[in-house]
Amino acid sequence: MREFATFEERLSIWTTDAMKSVFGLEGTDINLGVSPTNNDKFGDYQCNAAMSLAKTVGKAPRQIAQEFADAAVLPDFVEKIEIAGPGFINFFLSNHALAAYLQSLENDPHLGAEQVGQGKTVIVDYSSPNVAKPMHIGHIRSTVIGNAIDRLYRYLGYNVIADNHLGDWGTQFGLMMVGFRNFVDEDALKAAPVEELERVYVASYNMSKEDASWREQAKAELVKLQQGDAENRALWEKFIELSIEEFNTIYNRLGVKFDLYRGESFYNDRLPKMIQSLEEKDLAKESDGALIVGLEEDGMPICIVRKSDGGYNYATTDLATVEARIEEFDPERIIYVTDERQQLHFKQFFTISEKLGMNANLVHVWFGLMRLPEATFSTREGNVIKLAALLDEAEVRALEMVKSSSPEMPEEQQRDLAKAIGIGAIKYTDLSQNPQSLVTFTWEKALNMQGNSAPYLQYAYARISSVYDKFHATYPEIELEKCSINIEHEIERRLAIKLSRFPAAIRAAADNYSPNILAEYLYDLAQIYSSFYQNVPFLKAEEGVRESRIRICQTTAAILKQGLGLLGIETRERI
RNA sequence: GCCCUGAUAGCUCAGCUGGAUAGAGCAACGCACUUCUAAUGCGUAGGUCACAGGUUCGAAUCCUGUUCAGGGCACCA
Repeated sequence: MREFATFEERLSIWTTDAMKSVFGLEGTDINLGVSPTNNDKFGDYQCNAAMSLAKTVGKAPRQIAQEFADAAVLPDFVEKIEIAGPGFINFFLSNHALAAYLQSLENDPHLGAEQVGQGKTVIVDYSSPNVAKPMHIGHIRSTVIGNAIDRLYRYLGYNVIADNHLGDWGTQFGLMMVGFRNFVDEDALKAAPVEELERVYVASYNMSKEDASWREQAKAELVKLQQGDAENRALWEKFIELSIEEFNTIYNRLGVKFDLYRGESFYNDRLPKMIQSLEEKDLAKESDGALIVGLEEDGMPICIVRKSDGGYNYATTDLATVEARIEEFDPERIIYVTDERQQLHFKQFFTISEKLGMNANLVHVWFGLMRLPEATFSTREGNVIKLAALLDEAEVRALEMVKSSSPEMPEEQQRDLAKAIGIGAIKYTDLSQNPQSLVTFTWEKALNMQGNSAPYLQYAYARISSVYDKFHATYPEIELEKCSINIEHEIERRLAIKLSRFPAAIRAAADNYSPNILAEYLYDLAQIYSSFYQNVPFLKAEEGVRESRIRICQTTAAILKQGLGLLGIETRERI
């Protein structure tokens, strides 16, 4: 077993083996492992197998539990076991083993998280905004959730390729071309490029609704672009360049980095070949002039892969993208992070890619749409909130808070801190709820800085840093590494148990693509720590106890910092 | 019409592959700063887990039906 295996892992292996040997079980699919208890009066971990085994073994659950307890030789890290209720077997870890585990974590750069991703490549496809449209608050979920998944997988040792699959191709570019040539305001374009591009697009779109010749023109320009006309090509490249530049300022503020910016257009050359493969495998057929893939037997509606005008759809692009990614990167998994509206699309193209025999493990991580309290927001309604405006507002509010609580801090530091807090607050709001739940946007919630929020966690971290520095200033001669950790106080123990569960939280968050599991873990941890902080002395504790507690503080700080970092939230030593 | 989601405290939300008394935050009320950072802590109050059945030793969790809400379903992505 690896050096830093968690108690849950070790105990589960042990109970599984012990159950099998005591009751002579072979290949059963009943879970014989343990899970964390939800109440510490029931110990630290519980095994529920006795109830599940009643029928198989042919004995009463209590009796099974008792026989197990009598026969088993406990592992050294278990202090005692108890049988309770209908047949729960409760395990109490020894304080000594807990302390030893905490000490061992300090030597592990991954704080106990197993490097399960070694040698595996994962592509995470997220954010993916459309060119020539400003990012609004609806884009924050894909960006922030996708980025957390990206960071989590990297932490677990995966070779992660973060790919921003920009919407840089499609029929809208015909309208963009004509609109741009007729309506663009060069000054406005300099001041706010993407906003101006959007204005141009909307104006052109409106013209097209009334004017048939306008539509014809747009279509002609689109065809020219697709055929590689130099002038249109240059203009199109300009749209992309301006857009990426502006997206990057947002990504920089959010601390989001991509390895690739490959838009849909990157795969254009592969589309005819993809259609050919579909036809060769007899998957596609003509229908009303379009080429479709029938998915009736899979319980899904048909999927159009080539329009009757000869153009391709995004299903085709996505298939070609998978093919290209497999060829170039041979990924173990490709994770797509998009909103819930695309569920059917992904199911369809995942199914088709399987039928094509593409060897890829494709995962669609979807999240609930963001809406406003009064209605779903949309460009047409004119009720969009720009992402940049949200970030600005968060930093302004955070700065007010910093100025009032730390007036003596140099202004530059106040600003830096306000950024970390404001951006952290916004990210945490999104990351702390289940991605799949519907999200109603309110300023109040997005910028929440009290209670269950990023600033609460950042505050807890800063308090620890402060304590730690004071300790060193007061006792410069003491070498903490040489002092042992001893767990005595009840709340110390609660904290230690929580700290030991960090690897499980990381794994659960990554396996379920749910950063909120990690967020909740960190919040619980910070709550326990805050209670610890308020209720027991450490700098003022007697020698020995003092050093032990400072070391526990150190580990707590390391986990808070690392955990928040995995959510893309920064910490500061002073708040 | 068909398909996919969801419904948990006044409000916003957790609740992992079924486990013991369903948890937080906000709002409300009370207490604690000459003290290691009060962006905090401690406490009180707040629930028919939408509704009705079913499976199970055990259901907020799984299954079926109903109601309500959101989304999707042929040339947008």
